Amino acid sequence: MLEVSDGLPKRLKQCADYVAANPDRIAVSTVAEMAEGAGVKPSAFMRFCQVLGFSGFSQMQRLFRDSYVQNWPDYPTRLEKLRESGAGSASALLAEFIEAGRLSLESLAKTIDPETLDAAIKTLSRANMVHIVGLRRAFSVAAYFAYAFEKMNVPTMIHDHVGRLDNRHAIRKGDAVIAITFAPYTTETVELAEAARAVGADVIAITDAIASPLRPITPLMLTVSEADFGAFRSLSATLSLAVALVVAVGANTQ
Amino acid sequence: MLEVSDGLPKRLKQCADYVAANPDRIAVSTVAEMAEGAGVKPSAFMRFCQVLGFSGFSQMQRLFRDSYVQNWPDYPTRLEKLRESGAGSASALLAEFIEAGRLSLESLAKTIDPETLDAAIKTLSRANMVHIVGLRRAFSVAAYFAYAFEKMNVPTMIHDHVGRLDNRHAIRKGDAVIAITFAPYTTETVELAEAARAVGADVIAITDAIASPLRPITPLMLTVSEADFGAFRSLSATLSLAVALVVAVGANTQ
DNA sequence: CACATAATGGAAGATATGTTCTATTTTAAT
DNA sequence: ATTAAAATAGAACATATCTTCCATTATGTG
Repeated sequence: MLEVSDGLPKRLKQCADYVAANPDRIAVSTVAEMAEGAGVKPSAFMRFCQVLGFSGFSQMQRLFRDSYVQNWPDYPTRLEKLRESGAGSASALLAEFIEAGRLSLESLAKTIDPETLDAAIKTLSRANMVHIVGLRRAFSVAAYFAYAFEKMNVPTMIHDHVGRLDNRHAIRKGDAVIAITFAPYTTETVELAEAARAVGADVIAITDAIASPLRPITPLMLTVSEADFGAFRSLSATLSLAVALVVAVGANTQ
Repeated sequence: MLEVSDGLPKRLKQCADYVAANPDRIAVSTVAEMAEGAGVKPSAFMRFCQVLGFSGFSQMQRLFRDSYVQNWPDYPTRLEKLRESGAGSASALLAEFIEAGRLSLESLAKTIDPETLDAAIKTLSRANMVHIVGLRRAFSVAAYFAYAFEKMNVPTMIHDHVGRLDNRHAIRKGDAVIAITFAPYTTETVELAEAARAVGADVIAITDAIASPLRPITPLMLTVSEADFGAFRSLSATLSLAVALVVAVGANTQ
């Protein structure tokens, strides 16, 4: 970040401080919002942009937006980039993923909505049966749910599509479905959630806020954003959310 | 890859695909930009937003922007708030598990032995085939390995004992087996590891203690101690170890 | 204290962006 | 092949947002 804050007029310094503290906001905010955040008038923020050498807010914002969009390349490319970056020893790699996990947990703590969480737990607690669906990357999570709910004596059924068997008709009114999917989303998971909704079952979505096709299906959305290292993501935060859900439901139903 | 788009008109499907592939662009782009990216006219993208249940692009974008900047209150503050929100409440519970996850990650960073980790990665990298076995609680981890190795084009077979099928004879000399088990240890996992050893395959153990029954079987022991809260454990650290292993092996073999 | 200079806030104007409407094309069904 | 319905593209319209300008207020200096 630019260190020009010294010797700046008061209002401009406020802008500089706010920007330094919330760099990620520039990309998604208007001047008015940024100005309010910094506690100054929009015109002051405007001058700030110009002092920094931009023609205006828009130009500055463009810069931040460009650097923000991350595209997820395919796996060979990800590996290629990782090696180029001189990823070094295995221990260093592990350290990065541990750090990513830590960040994910922090983010989970920050973003989870307690009311939605409570509502999800209530819904699961009064369900006749809990169905779990999560495929591909989300299958680990689904498997954990299935294991843990069973241990808690909560009636549970996992829809794992083994043998391409589709057991969607096992979902009845009065049941609850936990649907887990992350981008790029899995069709089968979304379809099952839709089918569940159609028969009057409740759906709890565990997904990554962004662009989730589960959004139209249910208001009970628990969003988890896993941090990544070199375009690879773990499931640390998601698993923590899962265990919390299971234990809360288990405690309610015993 | 995703097709939420089944049954959508062609242009709208293009929008859906583009959004799924570049979810983070929505927050920082205009309709015109999104439309161009998807290869459609702005008005088509507009209709896409409305089909999704939004009043228009602006409303949809607001959702994405919000979910992106929700990160402001800092982690300790939020965690504290979660805890305060009432002992026994779901949020408080989640806070405890997040904390447990964080502790587990720290512990993993401290206790993992770099040499063993390196050796494990070397072994896996030169294996003809990687077999994964992990049942009950460890099954989530096994499932994650199976998914991630496949993505890395590493030949992988998961021994999930579906239908009580035992495929231990698929394990040959020159293969490597990742055996995952935690107390109380699963007999089948240990047996499979022994059988693998007997035919001359290498075994990598992911387990929770020096006293694990996998110890006599292999020198390649990666021990992870997950912190617990009220006798409930998550798998945050184990999953981070898993992703690190997979990525390291993937980088070695391509 | 008076003056010059710089900084500020508010409002007006310009521009970019979102949204809606309709004629035209495409698709599907009979 | 004909018709009706749906989907699409382009243009017109509405709105949000950025930007500039200028009167007012604050600051520093002789």
